[in-house]
Amino acid sequence: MRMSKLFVQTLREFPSDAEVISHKLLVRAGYIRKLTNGVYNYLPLMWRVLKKIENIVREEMDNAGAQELLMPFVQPAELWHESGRWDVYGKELMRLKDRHNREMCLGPTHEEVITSIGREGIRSYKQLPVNLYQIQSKFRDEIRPRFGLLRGREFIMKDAYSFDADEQGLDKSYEIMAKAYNKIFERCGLETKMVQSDSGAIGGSVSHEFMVLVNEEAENNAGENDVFYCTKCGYSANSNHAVSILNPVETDGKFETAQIVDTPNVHSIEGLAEFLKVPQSVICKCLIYVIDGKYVAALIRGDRTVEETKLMNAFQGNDIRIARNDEIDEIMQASGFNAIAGFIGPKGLKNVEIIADETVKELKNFVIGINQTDKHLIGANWGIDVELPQKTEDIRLVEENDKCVDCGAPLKVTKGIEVGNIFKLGTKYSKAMNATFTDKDGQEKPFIMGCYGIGISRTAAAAVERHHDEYGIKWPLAIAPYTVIIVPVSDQDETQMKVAEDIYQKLLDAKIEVILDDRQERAGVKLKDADLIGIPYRITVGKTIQDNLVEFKERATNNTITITPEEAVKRILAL
RNA sequence: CGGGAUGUAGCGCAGCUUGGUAGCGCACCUCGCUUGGGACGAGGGGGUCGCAGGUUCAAAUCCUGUCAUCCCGACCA
Repeated sequence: MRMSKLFVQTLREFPSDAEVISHKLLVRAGYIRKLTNGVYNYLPLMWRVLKKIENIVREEMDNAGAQELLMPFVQPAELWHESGRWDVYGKELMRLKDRHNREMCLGPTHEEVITSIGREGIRSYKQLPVNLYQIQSKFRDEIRPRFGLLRGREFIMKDAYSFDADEQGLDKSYEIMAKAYNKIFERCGLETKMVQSDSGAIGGSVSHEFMVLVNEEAENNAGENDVFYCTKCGYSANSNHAVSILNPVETDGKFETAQIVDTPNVHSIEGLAEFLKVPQSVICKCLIYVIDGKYVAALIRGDRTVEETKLMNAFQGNDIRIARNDEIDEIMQASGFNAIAGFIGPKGLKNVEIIADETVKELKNFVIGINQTDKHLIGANWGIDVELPQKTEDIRLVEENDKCVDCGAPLKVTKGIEVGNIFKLGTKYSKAMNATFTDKDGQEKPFIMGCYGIGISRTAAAAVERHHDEYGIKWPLAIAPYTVIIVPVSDQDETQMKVAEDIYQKLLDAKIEVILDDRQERAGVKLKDADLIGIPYRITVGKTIQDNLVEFKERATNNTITITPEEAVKRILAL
């Protein structure tokens, strides 16, 4: 490709609306342009990168025995009613009506459609297992799209779905996908960690996420997930799913008798601990949440944080948020109290479900709110002063240095970008949508299903997050838009141009993806652009061509060597 | 949806406080000059100042409304 003809506009400055480095660089280097909030044009360079990733995904999926197909982007509401998700998916599902007023939606994922395909096409266990996948644009009307390609509303995704006759079959399909995923990301030049995760709105039981770990030092951390991991045994999990063994702390408030004390204006745990001169760990915190419109009081030890996903899952909820002050007022009224937030306790609450984190069980002589503003109960004990809630579960957020449940070593935390995700769905969709096959014994059984996603466009952005420097992108070779760029320093020097053209022709003949920067620009512009765009190899033809020498630069390391044009061509061909 | 901010040329911004005929840098076009790290000179094109009302002799500037975008929280590939 001749640079003078390539459709790309690099910018001298970073766009002002970009926050993370991948977004800044992809816009500045001319890969993407925003069309509207969370929706981007993939310009020619970007499209080449995406196709590279897609092809790696295709090869590995095909090797793993999956078959590619393509499902519609627009889906009928009926299927979503069958699965029950029309009512629970929420506002991310972009709903629309056709001219006959029939309800449709833009596909955010394709479990419903694939299940309908499976139930029509698979009649016998003899056809199983089956794994079908597609690569396609998805649309999720995200509450807050941001970070460019890392969280768009429209994005490109590979989604695969497996059908098996039994659990063992699913385990095997799942295992095969996990292996394929590791290979895919490795080939894309991305180191990933497979971590346990919550299965969220898609449903099912077991799930893992593939995280690209990003270092904490980065000025704007694009990693939206906290990953806890054990350096000793390899345990790793998303914070929404991670579990731990707590380090011992003081859980006895040492108050000899239970009594109500004045705690004027002290409505934070920190303030309360300071005021009463006790550690936060002897206070029982009570937080009011709204889960699917119902009130829930969550009790947890004062020094710990509630993990909202765990809490929501404890009630099989779809939506969770902390209660507003007016909602707390409403609860207080209904229960015959009038306390404000900060003094709430579980005792005597009406129309509120109460759940306790496991951490509160061991509390003795502790401090707790009793629904009286500016007062707390100290020296409280379960069963005497306050009833221990029936429902106790692990609803806490793990913290760094908590101990690993598998081996006891301290856990570490890091940020991660989720580029892939695999789920064991089980029979959630096949049962709901009556998708069955006939098993060996002649029985009709629902498919045991799995689903497996890879964010193609997000993977590209994650690669930029991991591979860049102050000058621009450093694409891993396997997903770079072009392999090599030839830069003649002066377009007025006939020898330079002739050699550059010659190298270009040789590489073209060898089917190498090559750019010749034939623009009438000064050297500085061409060299800056080459670095910014991030082509893995650069051959610079300058004055030293008099001695039959060119500069050969590897962008990944920024190492340069001076060699003959013939040698440069040879090195590229040897890649 | 809650909290904060911003909308002026393709990109980055000034002008607004104190109303008076819309500016700067980059990019773009022409000519010259220049060619190893985003040169220089001369000339040129491009904007209903987000949109709609209002105040005023006069609005980018003041007022009201509205839309959009960005940042912080809940979502997720």
